[in-house]
Amino acid sequence: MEYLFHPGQRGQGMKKSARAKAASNTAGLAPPLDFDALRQSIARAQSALPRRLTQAAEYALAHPDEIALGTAASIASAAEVQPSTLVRLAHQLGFGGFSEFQSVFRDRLRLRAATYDERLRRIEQGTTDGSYEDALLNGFLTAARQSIERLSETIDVAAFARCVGVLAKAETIYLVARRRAYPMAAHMSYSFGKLSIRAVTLDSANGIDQEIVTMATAKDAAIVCSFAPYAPASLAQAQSLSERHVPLVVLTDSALSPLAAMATHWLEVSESDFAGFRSLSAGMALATALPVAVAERRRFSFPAAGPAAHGQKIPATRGIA
Amino acid sequence: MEYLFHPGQRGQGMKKSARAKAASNTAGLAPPLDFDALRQSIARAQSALPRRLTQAAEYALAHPDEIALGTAASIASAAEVQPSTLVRLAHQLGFGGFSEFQSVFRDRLRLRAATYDERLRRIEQGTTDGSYEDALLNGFLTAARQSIERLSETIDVAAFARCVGVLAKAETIYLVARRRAYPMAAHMSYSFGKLSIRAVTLDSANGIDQEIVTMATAKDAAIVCSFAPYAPASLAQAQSLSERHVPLVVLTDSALSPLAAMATHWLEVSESDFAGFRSLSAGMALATALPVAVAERRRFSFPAAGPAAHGQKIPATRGIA
DNA sequence: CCCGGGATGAAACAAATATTCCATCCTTCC
DNA sequence: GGAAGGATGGAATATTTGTTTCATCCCGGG
Repeated sequence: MEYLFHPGQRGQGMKKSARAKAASNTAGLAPPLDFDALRQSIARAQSALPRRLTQAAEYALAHPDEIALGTAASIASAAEVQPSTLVRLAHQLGFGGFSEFQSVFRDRLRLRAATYDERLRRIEQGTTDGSYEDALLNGFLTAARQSIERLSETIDVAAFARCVGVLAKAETIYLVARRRAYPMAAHMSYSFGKLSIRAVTLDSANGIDQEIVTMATAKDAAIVCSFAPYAPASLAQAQSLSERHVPLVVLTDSALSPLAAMATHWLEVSESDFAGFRSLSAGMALATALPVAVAERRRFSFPAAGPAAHGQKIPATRGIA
Repeated sequence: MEYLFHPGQRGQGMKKSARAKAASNTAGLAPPLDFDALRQSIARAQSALPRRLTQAAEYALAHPDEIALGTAASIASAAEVQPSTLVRLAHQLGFGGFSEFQSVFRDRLRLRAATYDERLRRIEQGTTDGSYEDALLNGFLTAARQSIERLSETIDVAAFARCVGVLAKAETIYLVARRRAYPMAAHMSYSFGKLSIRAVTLDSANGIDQEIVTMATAKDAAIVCSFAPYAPASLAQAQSLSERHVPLVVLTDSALSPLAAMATHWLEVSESDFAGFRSLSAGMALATALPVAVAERRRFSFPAAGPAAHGQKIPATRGIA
């Protein structure tokens, strides 16, 4: 799980000086918990606020990212006030100090970078006061959501298109995946079959995989799925295929993967985890898209001329299963 | 003008200590200027990097937001390394210190937050003005998102808990799934194995499945995953198991499923589709959660008394793979 | 088996940063 | 117009945070 540790966060034991001051704020009330509450709080206090405090508050609302990432000194300079003014503003709004005030802006940045309905979810999620199973389920669903979200933000469409191009030209597609990644290969194998695309999964229990590998040529291609800790068997087969000049399309979890180095093209799929168990949802989404994309590419661009610009948005390849 | 002052930024006069160290990095080269360059830089250095440095680098690529917003100490703690290791990593990559390294992540966060609204709009509209592959990818990612969303809205936590209860009591868990649902069984099989829970997948190619079914008793349990059009083999096996009074936990797509009728307990997983191809992301999320939940239930509630309310939110069962 | 040499962890140290204090300035009410 | 109260700026101080140092550990070569 992530976001466990928020430095400068409210809720950690207040330091003595902060505690002393917290009681002395004008409102004498609890500080706003999120950005929206803070905005309202400022609007309400607005009229009763001294000149410089108003100036600082206006700057804060106008440049929230600066507050989140800057230091008291840098912000003060940009807002043309003194650092002490920022501290006073924080106290005035009910915070124990500037750092607490700042953490609201940092949380906001975090949540913005994440997504939207995820934010709602995360806020709601703090209140899964129900059963143990409830917490587990929510944890894994959140991990799945985050994974999908991250994939759609980080996926390099051009790289995906290149992978599709490589696979569309292949005579036979070899599928390599073990252990945790295996379901991805299983699903692609099924989809390729449905789409009448020749694909072979290297998962035989009879140890003949190595012999099958030696039948692959540069005219074929392979899809290798592997995540840390990378299954030795997958690495070895990828190595063999690479040495035989078989184009390699790799789906792996980071640029640090040993597979990224030997790949012709590779895609990053980094899954979130809950309680140490990683999601597979993003990988499965990719494993669903890839075969369809290959089938479409073959329909339109192969064996005819290059990457013709065809207007359709919906694949003609129609539903299976 | 804004963003004039970036604390800890490169480009401001280097402090003496930083200058001294900057020359001593292994590469002796200029530090990466943006996140992508940094990622590549890490990938390149990867093989020559010591163990802890690799560990820190992996954490950095996996949790970029944490690096941006955290402190050296908080990050070190989360990545399970020493703060000094982070400084060493920064030096190794050509930065003058941790702060310079961190500023790359902060800049990235700034940019991300800036373009966030635009991207979100694009995703929601589905107006991917780019290539055909872009449209496909977005379609499948949207389908995955919707599936997860729907599952988290409609899932009946009590029913899930009952399923977990049934499976926790089973001596052996039989896994039944074919075709499109097969990856779910494959994944659960893997997880159960990792968790030392006895599970048997009925997917043998040698036609002995039926004989295995006859070995199941009422003390065991089965998980059947099947979606329309329901694979005949799965239906038949579910029927056999049901007749032998083996408790049946069914994961299927609607109340109309023939499997819902014969199930002891069943869960609804209805996936969205794109271009007729249904997602599997929600099902995989459920398939990830189920084995962990069973393992946890066994740890706490079994063979002791019933569904005791235990307070823990985080499973003691720790990460696999 | 012993001996370097690099890697690692822990803690001391240095720099940066937030916070507080106080003298001064403005404002406003008598 | 003068005094009192709060607001302000600037500098001193306290705290946090990043960095360096050094003793120890681990691994590979002789």
